[in-house]
Amino acid sequence: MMTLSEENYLKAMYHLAAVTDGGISTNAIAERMNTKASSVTDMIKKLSEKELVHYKRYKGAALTEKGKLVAANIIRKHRLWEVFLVEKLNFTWDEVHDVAEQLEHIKSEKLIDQLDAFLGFPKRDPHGDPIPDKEGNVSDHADVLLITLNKDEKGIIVGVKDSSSSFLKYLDKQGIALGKKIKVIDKEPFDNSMKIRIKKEEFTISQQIANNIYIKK
Amino acid sequence: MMTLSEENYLKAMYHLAAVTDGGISTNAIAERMNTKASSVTDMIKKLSEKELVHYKRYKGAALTEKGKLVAANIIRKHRLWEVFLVEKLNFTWDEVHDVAEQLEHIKSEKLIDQLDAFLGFPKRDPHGDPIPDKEGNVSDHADVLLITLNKDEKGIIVGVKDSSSSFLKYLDKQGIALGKKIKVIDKEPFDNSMKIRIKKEEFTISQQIANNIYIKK
DNA sequence: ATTAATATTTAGTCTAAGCTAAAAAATAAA
DNA sequence: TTTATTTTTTAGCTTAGACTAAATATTAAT
Repeated sequence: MMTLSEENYLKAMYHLAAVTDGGISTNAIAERMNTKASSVTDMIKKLSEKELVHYKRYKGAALTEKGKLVAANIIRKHRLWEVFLVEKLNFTWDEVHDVAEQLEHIKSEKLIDQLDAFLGFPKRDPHGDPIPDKEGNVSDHADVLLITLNKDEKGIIVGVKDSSSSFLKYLDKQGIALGKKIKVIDKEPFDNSMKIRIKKEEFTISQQIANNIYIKK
Repeated sequence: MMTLSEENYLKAMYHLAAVTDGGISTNAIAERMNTKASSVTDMIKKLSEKELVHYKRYKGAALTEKGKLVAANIIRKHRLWEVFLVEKLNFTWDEVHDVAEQLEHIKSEKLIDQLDAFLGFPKRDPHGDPIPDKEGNVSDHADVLLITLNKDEKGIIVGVKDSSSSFLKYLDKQGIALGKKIKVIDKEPFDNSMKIRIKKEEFTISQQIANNIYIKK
């Protein structure tokens, strides 16, 4: 059986692996988890014993297939719970993270299977992130960041990259939500800001914003 | 903030207090929690520091008002989750305990408020146990055990005292469920078994069984 | 009222998971 | 290719929570 802490390390490594090539550095993990490199080394050794990560000292770590599967399942649970919180318990998309962070560690196969069914086998969480299946397969974003669209291109908002509370609240305020149609009216090369249209309303967003919104063309 | 272990001790003490007069003994807690008396002593000291229990060495422990409130809220969460599992996720009443045991420790006021509302503010869990309100008030069983009914008396099944999986499965098999009308056809003084009728069907149950079913007359 | 039995507490270990500070390896700079 | 810098690891401490064995209270029995 897996401890809370072990699960959190696996999850962190899974996320880091997606944006890293080669081994995942001790420091990167430490930073993501707000812990110290020495603690990371300890844990990685432990996970390595359990064959959840590959590890050679000084060479960084990588998840084994087994480790990936475990991590994907934690993320699966996290995202299913997020859907539950938003769809059934009236949470807003900026409120769900902390609670899901706790719920993801509940151990019960039946629970998660039934939850999945109860929610109608959702494919994405409230931020547009794909929900892995039980085997750990993820139908990942073939989507594109808003910032990459050119003048006059159109698309549908399908996800966010940053899901911090402040960013999500900003989006709510602007009426930017998943599923909405969006059109790029103009791009400003100087600061990479762009003027967009959603539902007849036009307004300008900064590069920061456009860089954190996924679009399906 | 309360640790997992602290919460479990408070809960155990709350349940023990209900069936004990005077202080709760170290041994009783140890037995209920499958731990050792020495560990209990340690924890009680810690809880005493936090003013969650009253404690004088060698004299047993008792929950403070604050302690009772915390414990009742954990039980509240446990029972609400049980309702959720049975009503929404198709768990049977003998399957819910272990999962609820985990879910009861999730920390989010909003979560539990919304869950309560989502379930329609249930008053009892699937075993007929009352769900405490947020202030820790419990509308406890003014109900009576089946064993106390006399020949020809009637009532409605409203709860179970033992909620072990094996007992619940037995009840399912016999068609004994909450809400059913029951009539005592006969009592055998020799072994305290009784013949009962539920929905036109008559059968005999042992003292053991009759002693673990709550009836509203 | 002693003694015997039982319950409780203390003292000292153990493990998981964190930390700091120092040592060692890898990488970058001169 | 040395030297300097950065990263990683090791060694040793800390805390929570559990344990065992020994010591001390309390309760029961004679």
